[in-house]
Parts: sequence; structure tokens; C-alpha cells
Amino acid sequence: MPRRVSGPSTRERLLAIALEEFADRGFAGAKVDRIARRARVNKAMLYYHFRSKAGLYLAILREQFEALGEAAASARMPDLPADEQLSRFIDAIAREANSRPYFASIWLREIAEGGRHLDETIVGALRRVLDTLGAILADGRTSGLLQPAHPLVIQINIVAPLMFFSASASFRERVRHLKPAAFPMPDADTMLKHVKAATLAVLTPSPQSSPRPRRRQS
Amino acid sequence: MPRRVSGPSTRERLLAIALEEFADRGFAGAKVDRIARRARVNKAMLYYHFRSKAGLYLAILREQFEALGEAAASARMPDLPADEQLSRFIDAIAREANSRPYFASIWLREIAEGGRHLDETIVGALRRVLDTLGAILADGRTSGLLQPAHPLVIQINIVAPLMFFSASASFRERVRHLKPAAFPMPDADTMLKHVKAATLAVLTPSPQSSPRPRRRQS
DNA sequence: GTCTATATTTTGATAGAC
DNA sequence: GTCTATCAAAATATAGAC
Repeated sequence: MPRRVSGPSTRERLLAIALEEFADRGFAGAKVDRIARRARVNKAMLYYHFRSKAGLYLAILREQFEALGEAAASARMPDLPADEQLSRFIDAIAREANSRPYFASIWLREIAEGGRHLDETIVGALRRVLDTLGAILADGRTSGLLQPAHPLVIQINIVAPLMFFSASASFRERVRHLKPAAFPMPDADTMLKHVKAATLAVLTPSPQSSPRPRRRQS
Repeated sequence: MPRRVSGPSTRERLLAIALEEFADRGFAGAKVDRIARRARVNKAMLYYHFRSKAGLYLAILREQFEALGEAAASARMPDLPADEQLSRFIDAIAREANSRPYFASIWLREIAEGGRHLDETIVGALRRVLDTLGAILADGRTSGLLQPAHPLVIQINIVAPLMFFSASASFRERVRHLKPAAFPMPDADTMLKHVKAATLAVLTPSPQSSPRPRRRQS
């Protein structure tokens, strides 16, 4: 990887623009010519660096999902109370969705595609997310802070709203101009707070339950 | 619309197959030739009935989202307690996702596409869903059964997990064979129950709050 | 309503010079 | 690493006979 003084390398420019294109148009909808043109890179260079359109897409998927796995794993701190770890976990997912504006669309598209482009590396990253959450929930169960629950169900209840919200930003904007709603549009932070509140609300044992651990109320 | 004794018309066969193709591959990924071949219909007939690939897709989108709007609206019954209406609303969305296996993918894809293919008819159907939920939440606020909340936030918290779960069925199946998880995969009903529980849990006033309406606990 | 044949464009990919 | 030129396949769409 030659480091230049002259800004992002062609490889990096390709990755950046391709991310946008794949997110906005999907794998089939994105066009190699367009990516190369927008990145101001000769099309042949795309094939030189990534061998094929699929290779380019895979490079992007790997980068995105590995970052996700990493972020999720960093939420786990066995010494913290489980509910706090859970809150960190949700923050981490939300941070990915908000700081990487194209990530949510990519994820939604891959779900719809049945994960056709996700190789073992990426499945591993996703598994890492799920395992992290599983460990946090196990902590909560042990300490009595959280009720037992199915990790995948909880994960979907966290991930789906955050991704859906993030990916639908442009659509909401369009509709806001076309057919304004009766109420103002919520922002990302409102959404995040609600996901947290909902997740903790179901997982927190009801006050009259057995060990009655003291919970602060938000 | 000529009614035959000989089974589904070519138009209906095209719609059915195209729904699958668009859901599995997206608008750009679906191919007109393939749709025609799979539907055992001459390709020219596709253009005869729908004028273009986009026309065919739009017909499908309209049908799917109008059914959704209808289903959602039927959940509203002003005489029922708001929490019960809310439960019916969630059931209605889940029923659409489960009885129309391709609907969830279509929805996720359109979100990712920024709603590029959604015309005013469809935006209207989506608005109908949101308005229905808004009315139910307003009921709940009036009666004190539900805490005030942003309709769009609640809707996303209901819709996104259900669609995500439904659309990811094939992916989960693939992963189950490839890298089995430590726990069994949840089914659609488990997911639905959790979405309901989470939604009601956040929206139900905490016991020590002002009007203290009696809530049954599940 | 249905089919054959075909026009036209787009698209992913590469050869080969520099 | 970079660029020009170009290929071969695929894909949307239509003309026109029946």
C-alpha cells in the first residue's frame, strides 16, 4: 500500500465511491462505469485492484461488517452491570449506523438478498455481534439484572429499528416535502433513546419478581 | 379482466413470479427474460400487460402496500382500549409479513433505495399506516393507558424488527447449516410476541405514575 | 391476446501499449 | 500503476404476423 502525500489513493477513492453506489443502488443496480467515472479513476484500474465488480463489493462488505463486529465486541465489559453493557452495545450499533451513513442500506439490502454476497468472514463478524450480545444477556441472567431472552430476538429488536431509521432518512426527507406529516420528524437520538428504553423495559424484571434488584428509572 | 376456467391468467402469473424475482433480486437484479420464462409467458406479453419493467414493478408495489395500509387500518377500533388496538395493529403488520413472504424484502429494498419507486399512491398507503398508529396512540394518551410517544418512532420499532426477521429467514437458514449457533433459532411467533411486549412495555406508564391505570402483566 | 425475430443499448471485462 | 480501445454477452424493448 503506497502512502502518498497526494490525498486518497485511487484504491481508496474507488472504495469510497463504490460504497455510496452499492448502498444507493444495490449490487446489480450499481454500474462499474459509473463508479469509475465518479471516482475519477480509469475503469481498468478498478479491475486491476479488485479483479471484478463482485470483488469490489466484497471488499466493501468485509470492511463494513468487520467494523461492526469490532464495535459491538468493544461494548462487552464483564465487570460492568449487564444493563450498562447492554446500553453500550446499543450505543455501539447506533454509532455505526450514524457515523457510516451507507452502512444501514447495505445491511438491509444484504438481508433482502438472503445474504447471497456474505462470505464466511462476514458471517463470522455477524456471529461476533450476536455472541457479544449473548454474553451480555448471560451476565444479566446470572446477576438477575435482566430477564432471560433469546439473543437473536433481542438483536433484531435493536438492529432493525436503528438500520431502518438510518436507511430511511432520504425517504423521510422526500416525504416531508411531498406530504408533510402532522408532527415533526424524530431525529437519530430520539430513535436511539427509544430503542434503549424499549429493550431495557422488556428485559428488566417486573418489580414484584423474585430477587427485586433495584433499577433506576430513566 | 377476462375470467378463465383455466387457472390463473397470464397477467396473474406474471405478477406472482415477478413478485418473487423483485423481492429476491431487487428491481435492477430482476430480469425481464427470467420473469417471463419462469411465468411461462411470452416476454412480449409482459410488455403488453405492463408496458415496461418499471410498470410491472409498480403494479406489484401498489398491490403490496395497499394491502398493508388496509390491514393496518382495520386494527383501529376506537371503542377498544388503546393497548388492545395497539396489539391488533402489531398483529396486522406481522400477519402481512408472514402471509406474504416476499413483502418484507420488498419493503427493505425500497427503504434502501430511498423510496425511488414509490409513487404518491404508495406513499399514501404508508401514510395511512402511520396515521392509524397515530390515532391509536392518541387514544392511549387520552385514556391514560399509553404514554405519549412519537408515532413514527413506535412504527419503526414495530415494523423494522418484523420485516427484518421475515426477510432474513433464508439467511438464517443458510447460516444454521454453515455455522450453527449455540441456541435454537426463534420462530415468527416468538418474534411477534417480543415486539408486542417491548412496545407495550415502553408505552405503559410505570406503576408509580399519576393516574395508575391497572395493567395486566403478560 | 399471443408469438417470432430483431433492434438498440448497456454492461462487465480485457488486451496491450506506456 | 495507468490509459485507450474494444469485445462479447446480456438486457430492455418493439415491430409485425397471426
